[in-house]
Amino acid sequence: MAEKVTIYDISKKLKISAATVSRALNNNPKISEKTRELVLKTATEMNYKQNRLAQALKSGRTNNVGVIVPFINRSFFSSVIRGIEEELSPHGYHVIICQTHEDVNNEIKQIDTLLNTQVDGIFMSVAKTTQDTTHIQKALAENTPLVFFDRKKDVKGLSSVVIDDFKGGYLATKHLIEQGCKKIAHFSGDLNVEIYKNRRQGYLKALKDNGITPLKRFSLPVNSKLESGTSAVKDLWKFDEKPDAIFSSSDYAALGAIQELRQMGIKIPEEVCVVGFSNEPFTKYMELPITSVDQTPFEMGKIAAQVFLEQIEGSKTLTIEKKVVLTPELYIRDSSNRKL
Amino acid sequence: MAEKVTIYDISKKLKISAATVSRALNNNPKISEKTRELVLKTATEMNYKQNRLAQALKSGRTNNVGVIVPFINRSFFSSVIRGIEEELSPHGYHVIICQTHEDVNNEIKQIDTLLNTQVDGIFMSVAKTTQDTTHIQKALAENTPLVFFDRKKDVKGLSSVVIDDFKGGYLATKHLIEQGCKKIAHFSGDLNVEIYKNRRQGYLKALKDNGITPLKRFSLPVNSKLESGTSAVKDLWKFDEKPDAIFSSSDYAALGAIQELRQMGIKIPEEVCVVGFSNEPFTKYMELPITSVDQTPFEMGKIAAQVFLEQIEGSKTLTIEKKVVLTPELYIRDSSNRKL
DNA sequence: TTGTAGGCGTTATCAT
DNA sequence: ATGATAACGCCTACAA
Repeated sequence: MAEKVTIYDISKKLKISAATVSRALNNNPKISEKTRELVLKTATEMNYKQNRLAQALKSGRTNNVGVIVPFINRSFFSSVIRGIEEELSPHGYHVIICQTHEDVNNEIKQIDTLLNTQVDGIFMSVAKTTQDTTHIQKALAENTPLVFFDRKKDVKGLSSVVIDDFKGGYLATKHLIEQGCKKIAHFSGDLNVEIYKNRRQGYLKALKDNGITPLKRFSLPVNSKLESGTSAVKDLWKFDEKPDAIFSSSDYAALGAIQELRQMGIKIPEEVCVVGFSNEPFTKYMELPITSVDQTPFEMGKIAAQVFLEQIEGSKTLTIEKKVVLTPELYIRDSSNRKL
Repeated sequence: MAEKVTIYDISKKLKISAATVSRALNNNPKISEKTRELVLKTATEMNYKQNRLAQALKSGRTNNVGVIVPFINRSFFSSVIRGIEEELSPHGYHVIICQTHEDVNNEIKQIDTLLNTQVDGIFMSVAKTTQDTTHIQKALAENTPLVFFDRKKDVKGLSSVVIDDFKGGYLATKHLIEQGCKKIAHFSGDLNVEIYKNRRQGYLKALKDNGITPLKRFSLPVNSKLESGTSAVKDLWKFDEKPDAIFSSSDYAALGAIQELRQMGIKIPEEVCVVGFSNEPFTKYMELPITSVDQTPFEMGKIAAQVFLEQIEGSKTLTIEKKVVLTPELYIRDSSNRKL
């Protein structure tokens, strides 16, 4: 095992003090050009590597950030993380990932251990079950920047980067109306979760703006599973008055719906148009590609990272609370494209 | 901002030495039960949190591990990472992620910064372009356990967890033969990459074992893009003698092939059976679900983590070089299931 | 059982 | 411009 070489080793070899070596290494102006170059040269010669731990202990900055998500292997989250990583890594930050499994208790633990490990910042998408925010306020109390993305909570002093879910819902619904659909059903997620509530609001507004009275029966909750989409369709089609379109807050439920509709011999998009949400990778690969609302996760991650950087580099005294809202993008595909 | 409370604060309050506090906190046996409890109690009262940085500086262990992958938002990699995280987080480790973008130069940098930041271990899937392994040996030189997963290099002293790609190729091909296919084409990836080479070997062996002479023309390289699958099909179908099956080393190329075959009016699986590799999420969602070889990424991550833990906890002197080979699983779906 | 003291590697302050 | 020293917070011989 190669022995670690410290600034003391360099200082001994050069017969100068460790302080001088440190200065040379840190581009401190108070040092002669000659010694600086000498130090730098011998440092590389001796294969010196700065001990970031010691540095961190001294400075209180680790150059690590934490990202807390429900599950890291969801397409959306892993793309956000990628965005964060690619924006931050040039600045020398490392990204630590944590999963909550949609459980607040884990969320609490993760925040605790991240703060404990002295991360310079935290990015998070809250768990669906999260209501209370005292654990989140801890970050604030310790002066650690925390940036929400996608699923946020309103906590004074904390920034967030989200998409305009209302607009997403609006766009999707408006598109369906433009395809000639008049009886548009909506699969909403858990309405206690802000994003799902907003998507639904957008849906309702689009209907209203176009003089369509929403049928209560046409709005029903699903989870992000195929089966919940198929059963929702079964429920809807029990009645005489059938929908001529479905706007689903979940791509998975949308796919389940499509499978069930086909099963029933219903033509898509001729008889029923379907639009999903999230632009999951599979939507574009289907034989009948599914129209979906893209949440620009990669962008979202990059921007969240930028917000963090501003916060870090900006004057510490002034607490910045930045709320970024990205515009979602509708990808129109065959499941709803009647090519009028 | 809440002031950090240290063991000194506790020691002052309790009028005992910091050393005693430290011992109490660390379950050191050399301490009376009374003082231990007292310390523990006041510690929580004062909301004491161990400074892991100081601890790390002292002990040389950070409780961080690094994971290096080409891209973290690939379904396969993010699932492996999830496995690693879930296995390691109960042991108090944090997972730092790094991306190489399939570029060796990034790989070199990442290993450097990870070692520099004193991670306790490194997990990695090498970039496709990686040939030389000197940067990897650095980890060995610094005595930092490094575990390869999926894409490995043969470096003495380093462990790896991979799937049996040969077997994967064999299974897929054998299955096609069992479906009655005799003229089986193969889409291979870059044959300089071990895993693709092995899959192809498995394919060839299965043919041989069943008395089928492989046609050289039937084996052609693709990348992991849809288009490369469609163009490969175009190339194959230029000749009079058409394949009756395709085993693709990439699910994406398999999908491209399927799209092209359908375009040409060829029935799947009746006329041509198709099998992919990786079990990408979309394969099971298709209207014509695609048969594919699953690489058990989640398992792979968990086991890689276990190998690391053994290494860390095992006696330091004995270098363990563990090679784990997981068995891939064939998911038979409609694209190749003739339901004989 | 408890306390003292030194050190992990770095940087910042104060002298020189 | 450079050197000595203390400090970041913790742990661990060694001493008591």
